[in-house]
Amino acid sequence: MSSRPSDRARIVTWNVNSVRARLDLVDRFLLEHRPDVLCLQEIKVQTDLFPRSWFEERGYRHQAVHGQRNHHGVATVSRLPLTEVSSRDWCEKGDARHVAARLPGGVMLHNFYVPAGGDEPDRDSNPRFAHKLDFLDEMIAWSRELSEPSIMVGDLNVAPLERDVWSHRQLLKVVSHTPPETERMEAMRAAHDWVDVMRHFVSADEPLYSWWSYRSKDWRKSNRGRRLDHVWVSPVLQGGLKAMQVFDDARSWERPSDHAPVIVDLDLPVG
DNA sequence: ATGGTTGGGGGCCAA
Repeated sequence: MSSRPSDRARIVTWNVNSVRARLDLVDRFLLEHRPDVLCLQEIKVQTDLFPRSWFEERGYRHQAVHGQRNHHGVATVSRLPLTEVSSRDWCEKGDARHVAARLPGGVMLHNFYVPAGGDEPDRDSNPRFAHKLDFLDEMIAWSRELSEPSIMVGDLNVAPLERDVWSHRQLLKVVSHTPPETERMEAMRAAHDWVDVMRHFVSADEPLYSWWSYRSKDWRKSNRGRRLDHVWVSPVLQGGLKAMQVFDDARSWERPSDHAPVIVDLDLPVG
């Protein structure tokens, strides 16, 4: 473990698929990688049952939690101060799918969990898919209005590029890689000129995944992955990007999440 | 074409 300058931050996004079921894995991850900020999705716990003191004991005493019973839920826990914590009700569904907080230096950090969209990629017959497309449309409009330096992370449940899935052709009609979804991702990216941080470090020619289904016997051998998790930054932050890693070892830990943590090191503006 | 697995919450649904 090496020390980093004070303006260098390590930010991680990880869909943990239930934070309470995954505390041992989170513990191991925090010890091995020492993120400054950990953005979790699918915490699957209501806000007042989030394990706040557990994270405080490990140094993550700044917390922005937006949870609900059963499903969804996001939480950002940090060793750096978080101010102006807020969340927005996307699509007026009352779902806990977003939480925002301001980092030292003034950058806003947005943590998202976009609807998965169900199985059938048809908005007329599948209300879950319609909800997903509407949610992405709201994010496009939001990105267009965004003026301040921002970091957006989370499980966006879309693999936008051809090499973000194990087979572009075979997944064109599979929810997460259909044209209505991937076109919206590109429209969203263009609306703020977002920098796709993972692809800043790994060429679009190279396969790059962050999720592997539970339903494959040997996920690493078959490697039928998808890049559903993302880190995007405002153009002004691009020069500060230092490193990125999909920590897929965590996918092989005991009782894993089906998503791997995405680790990004970057220099934040000095406040 | 199908089934494969997981977590939450209570006896299936969402992913």
